[in-house]
Amino acid sequence: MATIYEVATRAGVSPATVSRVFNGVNVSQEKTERVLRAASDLEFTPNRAARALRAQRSEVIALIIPDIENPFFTALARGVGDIAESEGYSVVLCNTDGDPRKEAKFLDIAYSDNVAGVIIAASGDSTDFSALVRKGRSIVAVDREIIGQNIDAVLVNNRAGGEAATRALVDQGANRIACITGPRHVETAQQRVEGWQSAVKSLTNDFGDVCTSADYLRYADYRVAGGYEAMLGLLALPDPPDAVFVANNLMGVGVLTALAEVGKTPPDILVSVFGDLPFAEFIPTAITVIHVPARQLGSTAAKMLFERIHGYSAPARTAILDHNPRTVRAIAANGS
Amino acid sequence: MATIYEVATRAGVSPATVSRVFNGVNVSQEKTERVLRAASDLEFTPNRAARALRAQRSEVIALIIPDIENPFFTALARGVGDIAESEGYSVVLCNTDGDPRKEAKFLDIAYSDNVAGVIIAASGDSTDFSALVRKGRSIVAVDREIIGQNIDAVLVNNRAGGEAATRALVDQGANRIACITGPRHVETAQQRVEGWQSAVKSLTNDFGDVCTSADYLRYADYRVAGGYEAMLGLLALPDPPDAVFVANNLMGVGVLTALAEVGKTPPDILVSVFGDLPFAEFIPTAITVIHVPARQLGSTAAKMLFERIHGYSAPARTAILDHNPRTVRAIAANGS
DNA sequence: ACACTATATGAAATCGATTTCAAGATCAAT
DNA sequence: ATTGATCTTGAAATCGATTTCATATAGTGT
Repeated sequence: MATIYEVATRAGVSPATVSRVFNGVNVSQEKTERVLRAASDLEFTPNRAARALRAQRSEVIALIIPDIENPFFTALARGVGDIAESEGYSVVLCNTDGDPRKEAKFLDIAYSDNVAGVIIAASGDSTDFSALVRKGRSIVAVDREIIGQNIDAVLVNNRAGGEAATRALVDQGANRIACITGPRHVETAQQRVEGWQSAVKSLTNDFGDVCTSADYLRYADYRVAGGYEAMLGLLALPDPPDAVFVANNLMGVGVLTALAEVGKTPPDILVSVFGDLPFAEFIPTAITVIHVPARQLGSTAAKMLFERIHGYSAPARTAILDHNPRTVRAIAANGS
Repeated sequence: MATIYEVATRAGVSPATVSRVFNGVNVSQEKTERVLRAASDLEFTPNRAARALRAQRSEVIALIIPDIENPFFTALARGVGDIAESEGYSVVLCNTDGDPRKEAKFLDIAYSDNVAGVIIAASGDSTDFSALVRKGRSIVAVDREIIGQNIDAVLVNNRAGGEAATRALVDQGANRIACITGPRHVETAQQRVEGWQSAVKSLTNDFGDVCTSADYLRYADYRVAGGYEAMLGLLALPDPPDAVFVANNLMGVGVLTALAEVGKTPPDILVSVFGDLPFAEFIPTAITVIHVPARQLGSTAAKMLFERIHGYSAPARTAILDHNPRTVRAIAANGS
């Protein structure tokens, strides 16, 4: 309620001096104290709208993600939040549902809201950041790269992860390895497929050719239902696979559900998943999981963003975080 | 980049007229068209900071929750987001970790940021909303009530849900029913306990007395680890329970994990949980789950908030949503 | 003592919208 | 033709901070 003018009057100084006190500029000891007392008496909080307007910058960063219900992105959001908090910034979380229109709308809002920076897991590659860039705003892409716009990125090594996940299946004796990946237009989906392809080609038997048949590669939607449907589709093939590499966590859930329903849980069919399964305590059988450091992805992106906000200027950098394969074993009562 | 002044110049009108066009006030057909063309030529977007400053209100609502990694709250956030989007508002998601200090900080930000309204799942009852209220901001409490401050609330019937969950255990033949609930100072935790107590008292045998012993009621933290520890504690009792009512979803995960580890999964010990288990597809055995309509909780709260924002004024209302008991059965390969 | 720099302060301009106020234009009714 | 009501419009004030600019004061070196 109280404005800087009221504080100034009460402290017997000018508004400019009050502003200086709150922004760490040279003010005499004595007036500083008077201002602080007056401010605390009046419960003064600087109006952020006014500050954002005049300073052309607010202490807010926008985090734009495609799916807030995916634990991967909430973990990422925590990583961002941790760093933002330590910098005294707040985070606006925007959920796009993977819809480029909503994404564009949020970027528009970010622009007209004078946010200090944007961290975005882009849903496509068509998004235009030039307006924000022209305004001098910092942007960091996370999880999904933005090509050709000179934008910092923090990524996981999808290709290597996909290859490691597939190789784990090979090591367990799988011959006919299918792949369920995300939407065609999402680059992470393609990169994980490349990893799978590379591992499959190295199969020493001629099953490698079988795997590369179009039937064995399924594009789905990175969601539970998509993984479920895709798995049922694979099972219905005349020559069903004996293993499947699933390119994200939610589809992993769908796949395991489908397998459980038809009674062909691992190790009847071997499964490896790119990305941590939520609440993996309940996975009834042994599968391979490629651990993705989601929270670290977020904190790294936030750190890079704040470097930019604090003035670091140099051509765009790309940080690639390592995955971390590990096997989840059954702990449930079925004793496997 | 473009301001309202540049648009005005290009269209040959005053800035006031441009503003009127964008706010649906009477402007002649002809000038409206000129303004719209100029605005689109210049890619004009109104500066939200300026608008928030002058109008003392921004098209943003703040959603304050204790744990963004809890699927209950992300579902709730979606519900809020759905409604906000249809109203053309954006949502700032604030994660407090259940820390009242962070909560106060976010409320401060909400205040000084001129947000249109706040939806909050409060972490305690000590929070002070008077400053926001004085400023005429709308507030809706969700999931957790705010007492004595005349604030709208959207709640679930915790007592009835707790009672139904416990009664389900009784119906399955349980005699010695323990309860694991949330933090003492959280009202939902207490209410669910009351439901349990009420159901337990109705036990026709004298085991009812056993249940009400202090040993059988555990206060934990509403998180996975807390449920896990509490369950191990119960199992270590000289007279361990034959059933347990768990007061939230995440602790349900912890409890089932603990049970799986010691090999006493349901129906060795019967379990009922208040709140949907995330990715329940994998729950290896039959348990009772009290379904909580989290998304609907969010959308209802948002609707009530927008009614207030649009001018509805009347004493605070409280909406109580019904739970919905259902049993989750095993679909996993263990064949139970 | 003098010139010169560094520090402290306030008055006023500024950010970009909305909104009040007053005036001009239009139109209907008498 | 006159009055009055309604609709359009622009000039200027306003929201509450930051920032520029000019001035006053203190401090330093010779």
